Amino acid sequence: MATDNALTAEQILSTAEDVLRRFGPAKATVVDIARALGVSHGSVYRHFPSKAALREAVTQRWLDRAHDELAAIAAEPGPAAERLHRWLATLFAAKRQKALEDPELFATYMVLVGEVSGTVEEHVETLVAQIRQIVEDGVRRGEFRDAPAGPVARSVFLATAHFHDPAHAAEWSRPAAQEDFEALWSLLLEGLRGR
Amino acid sequence: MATDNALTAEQILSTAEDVLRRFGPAKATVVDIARALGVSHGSVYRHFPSKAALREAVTQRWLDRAHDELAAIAAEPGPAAERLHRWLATLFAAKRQKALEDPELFATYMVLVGEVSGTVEEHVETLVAQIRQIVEDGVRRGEFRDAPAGPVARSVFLATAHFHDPAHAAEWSRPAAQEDFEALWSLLLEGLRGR
DNA sequence: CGGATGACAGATATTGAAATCTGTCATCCG
DNA sequence: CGGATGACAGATTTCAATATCTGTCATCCG
Repeated sequence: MATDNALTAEQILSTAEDVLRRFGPAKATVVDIARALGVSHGSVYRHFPSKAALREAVTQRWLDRAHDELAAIAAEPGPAAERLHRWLATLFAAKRQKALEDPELFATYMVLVGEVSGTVEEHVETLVAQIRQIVEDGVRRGEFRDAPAGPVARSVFLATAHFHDPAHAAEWSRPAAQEDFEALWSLLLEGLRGR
Repeated sequence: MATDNALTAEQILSTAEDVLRRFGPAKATVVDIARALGVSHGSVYRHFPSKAALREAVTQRWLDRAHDELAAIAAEPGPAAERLHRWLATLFAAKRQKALEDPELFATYMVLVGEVSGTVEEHVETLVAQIRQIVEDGVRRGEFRDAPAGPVARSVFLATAHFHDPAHAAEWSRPAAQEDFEALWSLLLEGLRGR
């Protein structure tokens, strides 16, 4: 059937990711992506209304993939303190690994992320909701003091920005980064527990 | 006496600041600064070994000026919790005001600050030392639990990066920024007090 | 003699013409 | 008929020639 060779949005996204990885955000063109797919660039525009929309979709996909491991941790049973610590450490480790193992690709995504503030805000909300879930578990279990979980979750996210916001990526390779993270975690944990 | 018209480093710095404000970091040249001073650009090089050094000195001066109000708060007597809150709020307010009232000048300083990581690190150390001073007072007064003041101070600084690091300046104009700050402060205060 | 000058070489930035890219659409193909 | 194509116009980027800037230094001036 003809649909065997049908061009799908998914194929385009996957190839776009390859091309971005290879050429970088400044050089990757729609024509490059179409060439890599063996189609004309007009066909790409059948699936995405603009280059910007395509780049946004690539970013979305990337963020989605990066965050599903975290959702699993948030949904686990068990002590909230340990879970929140692991959740934050996993987030930090994932970001740091991406930033250090392939700095060019990471820079590519930093550029893309800078272009789509709306998409990023959604993802921040998703992440904060996961923290909130763990915090609420903690309160229910009596591990944490009873405080409004929404603002507390947001505060935890903001307080740890140094360890997950790409703007601070340059600091992640410092040897003391892990120590700094643990010290901050101790302070936050005390704050969550309260008196 | 001849020294009435003597060209001083201070005059150059002050004029350099004007020229940077007027032309922006990309366009301000040494020749522009010399012209504004009414001297040849060679004379500027008698006081600063390079354009980079001159820009660094301007940045240093700017950071110094921005931070002396904070040193006063750190040195005050009185309750540590209130003092630390005021110190952080003052830092946030000063940054936010600069960012909002004159975005171009702020962008200029963001560029300069990005050029001189060493200078910035020194200033971060100065600021952390001020936090540490307040934290130590708090422990001495029995307001805060007894924890290593160095790491705690650094944690407080990192945790509040969202409200003082220029990388987050775009978020400072959000109406919820003040709320976010107070929520984070509550969490940190609980963490400092401990059980 | 201490300090300012401006000509100069090499590095960096600007500019505008040419090349390429984005996004559209009339046309074609299975 | 649904989907792919590639020619096209206007926007954007590249590139090389040109202009400007940085940093040095022999010279000058009070």
